Amino acid sequence: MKDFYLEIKHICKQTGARYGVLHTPHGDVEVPMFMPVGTLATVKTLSPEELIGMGSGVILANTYHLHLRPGEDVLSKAGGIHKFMNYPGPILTDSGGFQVFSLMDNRKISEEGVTFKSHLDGSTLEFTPEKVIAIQEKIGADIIMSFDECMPYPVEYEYAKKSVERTLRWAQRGQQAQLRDDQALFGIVQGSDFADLRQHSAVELTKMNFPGYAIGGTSIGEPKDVFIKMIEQSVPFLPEDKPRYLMGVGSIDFLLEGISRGIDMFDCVLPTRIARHGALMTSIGRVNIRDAKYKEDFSPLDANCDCYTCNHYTKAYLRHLYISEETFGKRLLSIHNVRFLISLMEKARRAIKDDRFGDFKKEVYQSFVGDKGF
RNA sequence: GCGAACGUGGUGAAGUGGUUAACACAUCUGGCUGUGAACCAGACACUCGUGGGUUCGAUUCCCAUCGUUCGCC
Repeated sequence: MKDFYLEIKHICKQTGARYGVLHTPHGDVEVPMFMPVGTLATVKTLSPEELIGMGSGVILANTYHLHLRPGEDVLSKAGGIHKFMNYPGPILTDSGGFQVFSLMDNRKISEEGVTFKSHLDGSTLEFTPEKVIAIQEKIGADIIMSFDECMPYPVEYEYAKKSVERTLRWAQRGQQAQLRDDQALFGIVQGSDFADLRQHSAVELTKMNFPGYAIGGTSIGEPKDVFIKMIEQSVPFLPEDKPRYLMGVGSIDFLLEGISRGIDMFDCVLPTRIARHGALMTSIGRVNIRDAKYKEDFSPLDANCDCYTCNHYTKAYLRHLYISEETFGKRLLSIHNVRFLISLMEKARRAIKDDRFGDFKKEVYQSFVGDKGF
């Protein structure tokens, strides 16, 4: 599809980090980029205006959850997800592959697809690669994802091998089922932490010539060295000129490690979820706003942050709102965390352009106080 | 003044003649990674109003005392 392509503008001379512009039907966005997650067509507590104001590019929504409610026909009748939720920028829908992992107790996998038992009413839902594409075409995002199996970690080699092969067949089936030509369908590399499987997965997907590639099956509880291994086992076998999307990554260290290894896109619920639970990402590391030590701390959350929350409110006030379970507190904390990661990406892009991403990464780590990093 | 009931952690409260005194809330502390998550986990009463007695052993039984509440003059 002609409206969708990655323009790589610079590759950092210190690392493999890439700076570029991703062209989409809903505008151009710079990479590396962090994509906030709005599973049910809303990034929890935040308005589209706020997101755009924070510099957000792509946001995510979820096929499985939107299929359950309100149903893709509603999205279709609304004129697509952009109109439905009033988000003017690019949107990506995840395929439901992550739910194959997260809803493991309520699903069965076969060659044909996955049978879920709805977590809402217990009804049976058949997800096939073809159906998942059809749903995503009705939802109408700019980027859609192949249906895959996100495997748990660790898994037996034999199982991983079977799963990877099946996910490859699903990718092909999904691609063949695609009718619309204005949505970029991404393939997803799997293979757990097995080098040959990751390579095989990446090589075979590349042969199918997708407009973009994702690396899945990471950040599901594996140790950091395994996480890095999974990236390094995948990236070298993906085409240079296509966007690379590392799924489910949102902690500061994982983001930086991903960028330095040539990843362009990341998504994660982490900033929004932990914000609602009172945890904040700051330039000096993690802050748990509920801690008693902030009761009379009238300084901003992060002196180095330019977000609305840090510009207008104190830790003491934010703590008060959190302890009192006020909705406004969850909004202010979400605003901070999302802006923090978007801002981190802006700084990362600057560093890449200046050929000093390696130094930048070190500086970020060094600014963490104690072991309170992410 | 008389009668009755009750006195258990910050709060509301279970409970038993015998190992670590429920539970909830509050408080404190962690965790959360393609959202089944405004969620989950852990900590928190050297002690059951006070004094004495019975008993091998009392928060639990008895007496006294203080306090609270209710009822009656």
